[in-house]
Amino acid sequence: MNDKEQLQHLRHSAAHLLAAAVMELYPHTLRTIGPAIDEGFYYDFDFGDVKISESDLAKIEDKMHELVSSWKGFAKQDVTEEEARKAYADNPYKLELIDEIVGKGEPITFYQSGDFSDLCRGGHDNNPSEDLKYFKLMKLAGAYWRGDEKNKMLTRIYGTAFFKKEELDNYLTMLEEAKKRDHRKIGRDLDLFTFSDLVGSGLPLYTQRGALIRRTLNNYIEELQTAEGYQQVWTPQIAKAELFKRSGHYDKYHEDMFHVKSNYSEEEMYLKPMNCPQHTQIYASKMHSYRDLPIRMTDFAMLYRDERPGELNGLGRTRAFSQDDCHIFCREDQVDAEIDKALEMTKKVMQTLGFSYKYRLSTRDPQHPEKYLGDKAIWDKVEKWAEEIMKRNNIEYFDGPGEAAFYAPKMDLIATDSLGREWQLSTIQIDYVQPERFDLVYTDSDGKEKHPIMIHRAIIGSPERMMMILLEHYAGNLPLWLAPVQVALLPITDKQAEYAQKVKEMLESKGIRVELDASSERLQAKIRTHTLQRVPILAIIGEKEENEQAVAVRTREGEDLGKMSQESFISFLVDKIDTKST
RNA sequence: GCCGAUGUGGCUCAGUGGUAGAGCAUCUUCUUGGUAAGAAGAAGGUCAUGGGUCCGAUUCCCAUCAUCGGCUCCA
Repeated sequence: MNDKEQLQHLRHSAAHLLAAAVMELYPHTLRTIGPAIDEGFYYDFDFGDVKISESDLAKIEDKMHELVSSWKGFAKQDVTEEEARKAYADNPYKLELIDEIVGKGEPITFYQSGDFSDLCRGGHDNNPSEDLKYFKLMKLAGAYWRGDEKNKMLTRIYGTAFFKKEELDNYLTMLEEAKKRDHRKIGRDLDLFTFSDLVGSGLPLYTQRGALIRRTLNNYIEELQTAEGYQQVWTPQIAKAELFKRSGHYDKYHEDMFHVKSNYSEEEMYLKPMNCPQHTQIYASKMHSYRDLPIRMTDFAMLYRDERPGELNGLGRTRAFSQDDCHIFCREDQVDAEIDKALEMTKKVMQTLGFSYKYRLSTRDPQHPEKYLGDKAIWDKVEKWAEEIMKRNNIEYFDGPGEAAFYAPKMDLIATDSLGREWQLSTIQIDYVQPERFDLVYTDSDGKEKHPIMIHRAIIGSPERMMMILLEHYAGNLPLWLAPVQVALLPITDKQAEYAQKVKEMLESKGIRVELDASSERLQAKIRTHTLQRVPILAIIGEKEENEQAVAVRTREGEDLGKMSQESFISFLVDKIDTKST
């Protein structure tokens, strides 16, 4: 058994302990399931009429510590279906689980430790009274029985457990660190974006600085795409329902689309939730020869999705956002080369942004074939094709059954940030469905009309969401090329005001984003202010610097880079910005 | 949408059934100081919004809006 399994067993045992404590304190509770998860464990309870609040967690935790001293191990009990049903006669949740186990023809087992026994398939720590000391109940949450929103909402208690005190402390410290890095806090502190009750939920307002970061990310992607022969297009924010009916999005998502009503016509309009259908209409606007392909369209337009209120979260999930969305219309024989190029571009961007990553091959859900449009044989072919492409490019990937889009399988890039959290960023999709539904064609060399293939491709996904991820990844310390203010000029007294102004203009003429702090604060205070504002480079200007036509350079990390002449300061900055180094 | 919590000056947070306070930020004045907070003063709030109970509500109750933690969803 490896370390990971051992930890899972410990946490699963902790879930049993939690249930035992809850049953002691609230005997009428109906207990359901309690698995180990990546970060710890949880147990779902139906507390009936009893109201539990976060303040009760301490009490439950104390009870767990009390009970565990008598837990010397877990005893497995094989029981008959009848015995199991009798034990849980008043618990419909457990009875449902028993039905399922019986249905699958698996043996029914209970595991007992101390006085507490629970229906369980096993996987426990052998000596809880010794091993299970370092746990903590984290939070209370609602969760649907069996994860289905049609079912009753249960009360879930989350906790975590480790073998060593040090590991628990490290985990809690990491959570603290993540909280400090919360992009919503950084966004406020650094004046990047805000929300207004009057504007509405999930509708971020970007300030000058936030808008600049957003634009800088887009410009970077645009630069790479232009070099690869992409053409930038622009399409309206609204379109008729017919467009989305034709694409299939209407059937699937119209409840999540904003309805727009004309005062003068009966047309049913929607704000666009994605760009693909509009791009098909640009393609369809004229005849295409096989020689014209590939046609690569890119569009940074705003998209609107009517997310359910409880799902909104800072910049992570909004109702107004954009995507670095591209659609490549090409022939079958061009798909491999186009995807190779897209993968290459993606790799470059991820390196620049400092993410490690792996890929997920997102395929159909074998249980629900009805969720997907198009010919099954084509799906089989494309899923296999996507897999071959990844293998050919030596890309590490894992399978994601059920993660495909309704019209195509996806090659999704999953990035890992500096706190070890994973984010789905890039995606590449080989789509046969949309070109057929929109009847897009080109004339091939044999004179016959054929459907092109539509490759959907995004690199950073959404610049707004990327801003969130980068802010947390770098704890607000964005690399120089992305920082909204790149250099703060700090004159020591106002005797240097004139010279500082001259330096400012010089830097600005090179396109560098500079802020001059001409306040009457002392140098220490100025350094503190701009360091907290995460300005990457601080340039101190005193009498000595002025005399030498130089600046004294210090980073926000506190590193002293010494005195630089104006010329060497500029080339130092320009070099760092051009290479996008961190 | 569902379960739970929260909403007090720009920010972080105290506090109260008898119409509110601190620190930081802001402004003014003094200070001209060499690598993470110089000093003093001033200004700033219909205590989220709308109802209700009460002689009286920021405080208690209800609704709405918004935010947070989850669940569900994610083209």
